[in-house]
Amino acid sequence: MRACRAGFSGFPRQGGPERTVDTMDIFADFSARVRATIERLGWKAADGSALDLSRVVVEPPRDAAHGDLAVNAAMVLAKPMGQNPRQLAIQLMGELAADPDIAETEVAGPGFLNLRLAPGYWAGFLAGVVRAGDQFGRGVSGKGKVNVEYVSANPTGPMHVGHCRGAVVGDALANILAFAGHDVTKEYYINDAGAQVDVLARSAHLRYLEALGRDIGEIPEGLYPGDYLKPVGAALAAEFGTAFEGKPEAEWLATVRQKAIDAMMAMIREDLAALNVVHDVFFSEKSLQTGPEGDRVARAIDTLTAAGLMYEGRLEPPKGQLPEDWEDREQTLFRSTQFGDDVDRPLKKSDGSYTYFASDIAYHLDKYLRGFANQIDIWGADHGGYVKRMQAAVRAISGSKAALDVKLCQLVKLFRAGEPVKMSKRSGSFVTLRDVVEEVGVDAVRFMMLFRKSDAPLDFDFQKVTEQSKDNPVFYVQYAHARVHSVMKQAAEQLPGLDLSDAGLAAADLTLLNDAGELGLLKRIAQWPRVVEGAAESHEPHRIAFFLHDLASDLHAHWNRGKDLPQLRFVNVDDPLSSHARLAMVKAVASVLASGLAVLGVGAPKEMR
RNA sequence: GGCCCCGUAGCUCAGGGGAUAGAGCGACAGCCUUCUAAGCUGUUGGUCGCAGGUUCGAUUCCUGCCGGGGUCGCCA
Repeated sequence: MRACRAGFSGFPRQGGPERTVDTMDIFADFSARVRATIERLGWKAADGSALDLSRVVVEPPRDAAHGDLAVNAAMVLAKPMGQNPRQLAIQLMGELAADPDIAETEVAGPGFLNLRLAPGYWAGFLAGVVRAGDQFGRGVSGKGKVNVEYVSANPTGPMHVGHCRGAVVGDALANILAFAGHDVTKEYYINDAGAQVDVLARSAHLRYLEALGRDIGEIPEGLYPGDYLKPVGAALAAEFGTAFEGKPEAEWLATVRQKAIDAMMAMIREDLAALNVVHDVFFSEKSLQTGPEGDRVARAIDTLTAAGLMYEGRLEPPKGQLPEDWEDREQTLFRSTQFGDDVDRPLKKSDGSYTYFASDIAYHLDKYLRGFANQIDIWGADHGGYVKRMQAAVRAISGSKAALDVKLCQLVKLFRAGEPVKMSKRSGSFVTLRDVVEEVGVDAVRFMMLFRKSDAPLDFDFQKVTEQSKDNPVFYVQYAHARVHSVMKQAAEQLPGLDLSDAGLAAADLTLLNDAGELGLLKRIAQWPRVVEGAAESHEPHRIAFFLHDLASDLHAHWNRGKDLPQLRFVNVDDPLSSHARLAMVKAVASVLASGLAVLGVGAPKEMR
């Protein structure tokens, strides 16, 4: 928390002094006031020791009838203080009632202290939001480095829809963390070292022969059949002529493999760009062994050995179906059970090469050495069994100084007008990421992928997400943003005398906002900073999407109240002062919608077409 | 069998130690001389899978069970 927060005494009142842009989190503001009040009251535990205030929270009450803020302090502290919660609440209420920003206080239920804020406070808050613009809700910077690794699809073909969710979730989460004040690096781990890229190379070599005019017949089982390798074959033929024809694999594999990987990564980057996903770092798995720094996998294993975490031993055969080629042998094992894994893990295959896990340990060690004690990986749910060992590894290689959080993304099921879309990998008729983006647009794809908890399965209906109706949350939220711009345009025409600049709006008499719908909108807006912080801390980007939907809903609802009650309309020629205040309010709504959508990587259109 | 995720309204899903558990869809009843009806309002609808435990308070946390999905050395 910044030092200047000390002495913070609320938002500027109308005509009051300018205040530096803070997080403008009213809940944090009053939380600080409550804590200060508790200290002033000299509350102590029953045994005279200091109280633990960590569970004291100020939050929006579930029911608007309970006011603007709910304080649980009396209930949480009653036991350690050995006092009656309602009496404590009354004592606290007496102190807080003197705060000019608090209009009403009430003790309710088992010991809640409910607060209603003064109109002047809300007015100052809204003025601050309008002035802050897209900075409102942004967390205080300096929260430290965090690395988000996502997508990391194998460079063996174009991205398909299965990769889509992880890509969007990772990208949005990284944006949220950055907005919340972290120093974020977006990273992609290129799996360019295993057997699969050799298969890719052989597949490309076949296409190379095809480009030379040879009859290659059917693509054999086990190779990649997709047409996307034809241009790679043609490029190889153009560059190398017949040099690789009829030669043993050893003479061409490495070259063809690198060319093919480069081509695949170029394609994947284009796919990602179409999804509005841009990584800061593309990290090559292969470079861990062949890079200028030597064999970093070996060094990672050395690190574990030095920590006494490697030993020679035997593993129990896996339960369930025994692999056919299971051999019981003594091998070098990583003591991952010491960090919560289920069994110890081998880092070398029987042929002496490293396991995928070994490389991954080296990679995560590399991230740690680059200063990332805070690491997040986004994986498909089918990799769930890998989580514990990777977390164990991160703790092991960092001496428990680094932590890894893994977000698992469940499957996306595709539908078209309610009918499942069938996909067959065998026939190559899988739906690519590019197909989806081109059909429904990047905004719809991204928003829908985020409009669900990532660990819950997601149904994605091509038809529904392009529908222009309230059933389509993408449209619904974007429309709310566009609606505000339409209102502002109307206002400029009908009330040309009003200053609609941010400064002008912030200077309006905002205490005129006193309708329940208007106050409801202000309260919703006020939650934006804590929603951002919550989404960032819990690593749950869907919270942003749901919040935006709620905010849009509030706006649409209030807009419609103007039908029955024309005096509530935003633009009211007979009442320019109220109009001015309301325009400030809708401008703040639009501003929050715009920054929320920006964080999700979704466009905020000024008009719907 | 071990581990992980999920189980909340008829359906799709939010919420997550606190007050009377929410939204959308569906169904039913309304609202367009209007700042965009591309929308809104109201009604209907729940034993928060089951059973214990922790707590002043559990739908939320813990344990067990039931049901659904995923996964289980040398694929990545």
